[in-house]
Amino acid sequence: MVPGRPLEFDRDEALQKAVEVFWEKGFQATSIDDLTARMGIGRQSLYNTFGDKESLLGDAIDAYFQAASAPMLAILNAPGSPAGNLATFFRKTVDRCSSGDHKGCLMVNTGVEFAGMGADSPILKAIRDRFKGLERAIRQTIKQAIDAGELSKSTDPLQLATFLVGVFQGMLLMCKTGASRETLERVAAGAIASLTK
Amino acid sequence: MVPGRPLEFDRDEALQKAVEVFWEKGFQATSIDDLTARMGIGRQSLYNTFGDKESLLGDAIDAYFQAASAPMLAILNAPGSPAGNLATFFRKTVDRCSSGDHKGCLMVNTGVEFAGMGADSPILKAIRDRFKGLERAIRQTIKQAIDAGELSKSTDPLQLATFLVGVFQGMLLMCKTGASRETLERVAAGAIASLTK
DNA sequence: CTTATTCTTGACTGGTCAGTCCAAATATGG
DNA sequence: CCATATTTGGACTGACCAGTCAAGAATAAG
Repeated sequence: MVPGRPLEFDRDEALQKAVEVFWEKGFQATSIDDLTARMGIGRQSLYNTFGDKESLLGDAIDAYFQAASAPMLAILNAPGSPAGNLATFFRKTVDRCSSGDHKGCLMVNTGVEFAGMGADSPILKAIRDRFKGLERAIRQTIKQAIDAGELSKSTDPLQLATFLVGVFQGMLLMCKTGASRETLERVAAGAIASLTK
Repeated sequence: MVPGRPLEFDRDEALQKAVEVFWEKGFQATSIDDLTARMGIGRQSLYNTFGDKESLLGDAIDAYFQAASAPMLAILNAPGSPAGNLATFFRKTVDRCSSGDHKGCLMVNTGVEFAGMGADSPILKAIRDRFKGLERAIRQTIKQAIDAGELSKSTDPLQLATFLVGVFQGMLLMCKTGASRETLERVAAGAIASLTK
């Protein structure tokens, strides 16, 4: 083992706190002091362990995505009715948006913030790639639904998948800006209705 | 007439420039110097005429909304097929998002930015009210479509209107984060498809 | 115990930013 | 031409902020 003083904090725990702060306040509005306060570590420890602010955001998005996407992908790939799984996906989204404090989605929030900055940052690219991945997963589930006879054979999987991702992102946006559960339920109902033909 | 030195610039022209800057860069990322540079006025003139930065943003959102909403509402209220008008609304949204530089929607962008700040700011409330107004207009058009026999009598106008506003906001968000025209067309196609039953 | 390595603490730096102050400039009305 | 009212330009202020530095503390290996 390499000598040297050991870290006095748990890296993953601290990162989780960083996720919360960025998620609530956004990247620009979050200061290093905000972060160190909530993470319970010193300034230099932050820079040693996570690099600069943007690099920490990258790690935070990684951690956020892993935690947030796993259960959603599990829903899509659950046994049983693929179309039913898609409906469950949207009902679960309503639940996630309603419970809690209207933080929306870290990736959506960050995407808006970084889209303004001229160059296409790695952060923005990572966010886009991840929503592309979600689109792929949804498209796969749609194909299964077609094969199972739950959706018309004339359904265009790519078109429908892109549409559903659009509705999904719309819901996350409305959550962030303060939509009520009833509002989100109505949006989800529209998405689910598009799965019944 | 009240004496005193007259303004050396056109208030509305300057405000229009401010709209552009806020729209591209977001509120926090825009400095007063960014604004004065693009507006072509001095610092003190800005504070005299528009108040502080947040007050200027309020005026900018007013101007943006008036300019952006008028043609969209005109589409909804056009003579002819109400359902066709709703479809045109979404096709027009694709056009607006594709042409141009992926600035998204000033109100969506600002909404995300301000949602993070603890207190419900007047800015956020104004944005929500305006999307509520759009929802009302869409609901009205849906009712006309039902009366005209273009939509099933069992259609729930409020549910469908809220859903369509959700898709609309989703499109504006995706525009900001760099979606291609093809992507937006697929999302719009899904919205339009929900109008044919 | 000594040395090498890493972490922690707190002070510091250079820069940026929103908003203010004030003196000079430009208009109107009498 | 004078008094009044408003705008303009530029300097200024106080605060904040991201990132760095250096000195000391904690650990493991030899």
